Amino acid sequence: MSAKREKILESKARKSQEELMGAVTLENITSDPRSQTVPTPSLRRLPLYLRLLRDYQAQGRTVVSCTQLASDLRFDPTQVRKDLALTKVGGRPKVGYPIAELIAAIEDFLGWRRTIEAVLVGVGSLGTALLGYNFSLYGLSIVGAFDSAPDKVGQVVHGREIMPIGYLTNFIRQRGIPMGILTVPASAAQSVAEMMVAGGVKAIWNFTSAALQLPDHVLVERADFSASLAVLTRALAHGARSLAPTIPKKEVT
Amino acid sequence: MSAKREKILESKARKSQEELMGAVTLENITSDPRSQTVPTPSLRRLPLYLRLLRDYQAQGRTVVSCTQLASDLRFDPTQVRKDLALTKVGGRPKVGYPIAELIAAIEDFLGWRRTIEAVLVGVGSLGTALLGYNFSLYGLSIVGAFDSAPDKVGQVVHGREIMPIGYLTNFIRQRGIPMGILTVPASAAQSVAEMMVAGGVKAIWNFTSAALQLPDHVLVERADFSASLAVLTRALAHGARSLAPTIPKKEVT
DNA sequence: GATAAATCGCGAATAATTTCTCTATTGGAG
DNA sequence: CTCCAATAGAGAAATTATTCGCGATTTATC
Ligand SMILES: NC(=O)c1ccc[n+]([C@@H]2O[C@H](COP(=O)([O-])OP(=O)(O)OC[C@H]3O[C@@H](n4cnc5c(N)ncnc54)[C@H](O)[C@@H]3O)[C@@H](O)[C@H]2O)c1
Ligand SMILES: NC(=O)c1ccc[n+]([C@@H]2O[C@H](COP(=O)([O-])OP(=O)(O)OC[C@H]3O[C@@H](n4cnc5c(N)ncnc54)[C@H](O)[C@@H]3O)[C@@H](O)[C@H]2O)c1
Repeated sequence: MSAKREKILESKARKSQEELMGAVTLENITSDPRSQTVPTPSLRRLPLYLRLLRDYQAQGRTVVSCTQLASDLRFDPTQVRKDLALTKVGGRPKVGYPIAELIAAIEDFLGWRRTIEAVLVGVGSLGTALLGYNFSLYGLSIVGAFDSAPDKVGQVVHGREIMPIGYLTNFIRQRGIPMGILTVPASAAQSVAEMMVAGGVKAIWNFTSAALQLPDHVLVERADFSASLAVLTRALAHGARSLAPTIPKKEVT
Repeated sequence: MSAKREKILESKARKSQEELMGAVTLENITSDPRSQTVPTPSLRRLPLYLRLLRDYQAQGRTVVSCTQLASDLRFDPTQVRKDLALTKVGGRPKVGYPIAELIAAIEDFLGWRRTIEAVLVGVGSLGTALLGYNFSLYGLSIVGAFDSAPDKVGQVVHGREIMPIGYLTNFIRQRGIPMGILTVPASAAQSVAEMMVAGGVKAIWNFTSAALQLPDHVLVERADFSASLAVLTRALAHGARSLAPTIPKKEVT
């Protein structure tokens, strides 16, 4: 049976990857006993709740039920309850959850109370947009911007002077920056990512379509436009026939 | 037992939402017999394979194995095989899959062979970046840009003249545009989305953080920065202690 | 041609996630 | 004070997604 060895081979390949995969992106980095394996889908939904909760709070409300949140997000109420349970904030029957507490708990859970510093590399269209965006509500602060184009270096974009790419690694190292944001062309992504890693970043937020090859201890998160686009286009192209008529039927609002 | 009625209530809430949820975003729109319920995670991974396949092709290769793809993406080889099976393109043992065929099949599967027209509303930082991006490889073409700011209207951005928001609904209706891209401030998102729906779009690509309330027949897909950020920040904030040292240990490359 | 190595493909097993069911609280109305 | 409706919470069940195990196929090599 030559099949025996084959299994071993593919299995080995799987094993070595295991530490980076799926929900695991989080778990293997997590040794903090508080953080039980958090379901990644739940983790990704938490910012949505947070956003809504802030709205409610701005409207002067102090409590909110799962039912309300679920209805606004078109989620299942039970799912909302499960997700919120992660924060350990308890709700009261017939009333709901205390909004202020929940906001604080979610922010804490996500690490958005304490600001994380990041550098951004590639001040093109997208990089410029991100530089202009205020991430303070998301616990993020972009403290340095880098580019390789000579005409960009020295320019001030949204209050930050663009530095030459050659300074990147040292800047990260000296300041102990934990995160790099990648908005260079895909072709430059790997080499820039390696510079970031050389400087010591622990995580990379990758807006390019490149599949980065980096050491396992670096967490790479794709901010992938194409994934969500795929869901849309697939539905439009293959399901359009059954979509509702152009003039929408009246719905409950 | 008053509980009885309660169950009925929450169940009803769930039922009415069922048609919009999770993987279902796709399925309930899909009546095409070809398209069996496609696992959403797989669907979202397909663009990644496509991207790599195009690279391989540019390098002159004609076939590629799951093992190779899996290794480049740090996925499980079996998962890659399952995902590619969606395309019905068969691979040959010991050789792999024909790259050209696979590319065509994935493009077709995603609906990226035939261009879908879209309008973009909100030509700010992000909107401008998107307008400048070439989505032709993604089967998308932004054919109109709108904004409400008087000083923006009439400007030409990336070859497109910005139109006043008042023209939006008619533009969509007259041209039969199926998709709207939302890059306005969150506070304006709901009202702009309603204009899009009034014009007859079938899908909305929502870059804002707003939770849109729209009729069920409109497919809304979030292009959510905060979700992926949540994964990163949570890991950095709560798992940093166990992350590798600043100076990365040597790894296989 | 026989043999070995790589890989596909399929069905089974496992794991993760979502949804359901039931019970217990809570606040308000009569 | 009692009843009712709304809701949280916890565990079970169902669903969905991933991973495994195995046999079959193909190519290269001896
Ligand atoms: N613009 C969008 O809307 C959009 C959408 C989806 C994905 N993306 C992705 O984001 C990335 C950036 O897109 P963009 O439209 O901003 O591109 P861009 O060309 O406008 O900007 C790229 C920037 O990176 C700089 N750069 C190039 N090589 C570099 C290097 N080696 N080191 C440092 N800087 C370097 C360039 O000088 C330029 O300023 C791309 O990978 C793109 O695929 C962009
Ligand atoms: N800039 C980013 O990097 C970034 C990142 C994540 C999310 N977003 C989201 O994308 C959206 C846009 O962000 P931005 O940074 O481009 O904002 P922006 O303020 O730069 O642009 C918003 C644009 O929308 C226009 N607008 C406002 N109200 C409008 C209306 N009713 N009708 C038509 N146009 C209207 C404004 O005139 C402006 O041009 C926001 O919801 C933001 O949360 C942006």
